[in-house]
Amino acid sequence: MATGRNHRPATTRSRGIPEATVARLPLYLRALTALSERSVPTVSSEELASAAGVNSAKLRKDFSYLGSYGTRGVGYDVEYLVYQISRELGLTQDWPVVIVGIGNLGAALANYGGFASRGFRVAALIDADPSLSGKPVAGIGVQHTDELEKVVDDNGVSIGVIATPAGAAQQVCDRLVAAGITSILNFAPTVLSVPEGVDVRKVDLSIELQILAFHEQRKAGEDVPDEEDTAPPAAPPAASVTKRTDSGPDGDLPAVMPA
Amino acid sequence: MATGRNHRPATTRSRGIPEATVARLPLYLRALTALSERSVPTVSSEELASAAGVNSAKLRKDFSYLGSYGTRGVGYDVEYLVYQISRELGLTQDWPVVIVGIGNLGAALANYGGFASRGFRVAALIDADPSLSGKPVAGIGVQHTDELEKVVDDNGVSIGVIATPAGAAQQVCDRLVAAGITSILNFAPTVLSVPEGVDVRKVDLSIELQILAFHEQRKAGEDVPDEEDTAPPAAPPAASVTKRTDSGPDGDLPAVMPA
DNA sequence: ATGCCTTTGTGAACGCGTGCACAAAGATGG
DNA sequence: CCATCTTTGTGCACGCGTTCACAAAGGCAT
Ligand SMILES: NC(=O)c1ccc[n+]([C@@H]2O[C@H](COP(=O)([O-])OP(=O)(O)OC[C@H]3O[C@@H](n4cnc5c(N)ncnc54)[C@H](O)[C@@H]3O)[C@@H](O)[C@H]2O)c1
Ligand SMILES: NC(=O)c1ccc[n+]([C@@H]2O[C@H](COP(=O)([O-])OP(=O)(O)OC[C@H]3O[C@@H](n4cnc5c(N)ncnc54)[C@H](O)[C@@H]3O)[C@@H](O)[C@H]2O)c1
Repeated sequence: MATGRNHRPATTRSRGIPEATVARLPLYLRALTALSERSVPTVSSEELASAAGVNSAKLRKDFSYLGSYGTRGVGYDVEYLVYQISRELGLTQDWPVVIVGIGNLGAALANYGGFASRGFRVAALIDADPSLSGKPVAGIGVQHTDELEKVVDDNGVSIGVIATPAGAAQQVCDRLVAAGITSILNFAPTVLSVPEGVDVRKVDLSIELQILAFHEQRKAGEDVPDEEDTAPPAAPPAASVTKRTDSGPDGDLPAVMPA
Repeated sequence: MATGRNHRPATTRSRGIPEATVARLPLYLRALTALSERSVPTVSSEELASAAGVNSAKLRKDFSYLGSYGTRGVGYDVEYLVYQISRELGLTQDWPVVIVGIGNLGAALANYGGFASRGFRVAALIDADPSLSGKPVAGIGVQHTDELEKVVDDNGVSIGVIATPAGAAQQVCDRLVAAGITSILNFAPTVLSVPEGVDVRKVDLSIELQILAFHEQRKAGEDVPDEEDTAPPAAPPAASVTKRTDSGPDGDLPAVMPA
């Protein structure tokens, strides 16, 4: 996470923008960009918050960490705010990105135009499959894994995207880090271990679906009497690992706490 | 919610699993599944936490919301815990899912095998492009948007995935909701508005990259004593709306031009 | 200028999530 | 059966993030 660099027990406010705020800045930026394209000169916190899907008080507090860029009684200057947020996010420069693992997902990412328009440039596509080498994907030739270090070094890449199978992710990660990458976006369903100083963010679609399923189940079971303790499959602690062979025809149990 | 005293409420407890905990359950489940495949009978909170990439105290507290499924001095029974978490997440049943927008990303999702193995089944692929209709993607024929309502109804689908361009997302969302969908996973970079009772989770790759860029910039600027204010572009409040005249064919525009 | 009206910026209260630290529970060995 | 050792389950304190509510700031009309 954040590199705890505050040796000042007192106030941690200097450049300390809360992580939660940082995560919302891209949201505001997107909404502001849309307004900018419609040549809207100013917006109130209320309007912008609505467009970004957040609470206006939260938005104002978020902006307060960046400085006082608004005008009371009027709102915020769209263009100016777009610049300030872009600068804060480091988007006034282009970030070369390397994508490793050009399969279904990697190819989709390579073809995605939303990156370039937001300050990211696909510097190279890397894959271990020799039959892919040289093949153009999204107008860029796929390069073999052997080239990884060279590509990172030549282009000064600091952000890497991993879209390989889970089994290869850690290995790829290690090579990326060794090559000088300090930020990784991981799509493989694995926990990556990296040295301090390297940021990792993960995107796991299965997890998202599972979270949705949890709430979905809860909605469905809302009217079900939640007092029963339907016989679970195998017994709990006793070391007699009676593995569940099946949970019977009806796998519908109203999860409830044991008495 | 009814977050009563956590003493002995016997009534308001099973429903009160913290959202943060729910988000980690899939992580534990993944790690446990791997252990299960290696026929490991039990794990300690320390081992499992390490495998899941979290703190052991956090893991224990998370599990405590589900009940007391561990054995002191020993650890947790892997098989049993897999079942308990699966049940809690609602994965003891299969969830049919419909994917709308079979472009680069949608096709990649359709081809992804990680869904089926986690309790999700792609019930249908929907796209507005007539030329795609009938075309098989991942072994499933793409169906036209007209079929959406029928597909959702026939298969009892309650989870929908949106992978259309941003401009069509809200419209698609509305149709999904009208058709009976109550959980949506949105990949389009837009804020969706839905009626109460419908859950929306979003995955925005650009936002992830932007967050990485923020930290990356901070790392790079760590040694730069310079404070800030590197000659901003336009002046602040005064509405000197220097509208962008350029901006190529593509919609989105990158950062604002500095001085 | 002056007063009114709108909207920002933020102090303060609150709630959630995290991590520590330890007593209790249970296994294990003698 | 008792002692010891391991590991869980959780009370507690702390810090972050969210939200409320309002004084202050600034535009604008008169
Ligand atoms: N496809 C999806 O929609 C989707 C969804 C969620 C998660 N994921 C995850 O994303 C990852 C990629 O998924 P996919 O569907 O694109 O898989 P894929 O099999 O289509 O592609 C994987 C690619 O990685 C390459 N590769 C394998 N080992 C490599 C290595 N050591 N170095 C470089 N390249 C290597 C392979 O040659 C292949 O081209 C997987 O971990 C998957 O679990 C994918
Ligand atoms: N490709 C990526 O890696 C990537 C990454 C991040 C975000 N996204 C987002 O995901 C979405 C899809 O991206 P993509 O690259 O697959 O785009 P794409 O253009 O390749 O595919 C979009 C598909 O949606 C279909 N479509 C359009 N309007 C529709 C409607 N009203 N109903 C049903 N289908 C409709 C189109 O026919 C097309 O097949 C976009 O919003 C994009 O911003 C994509």
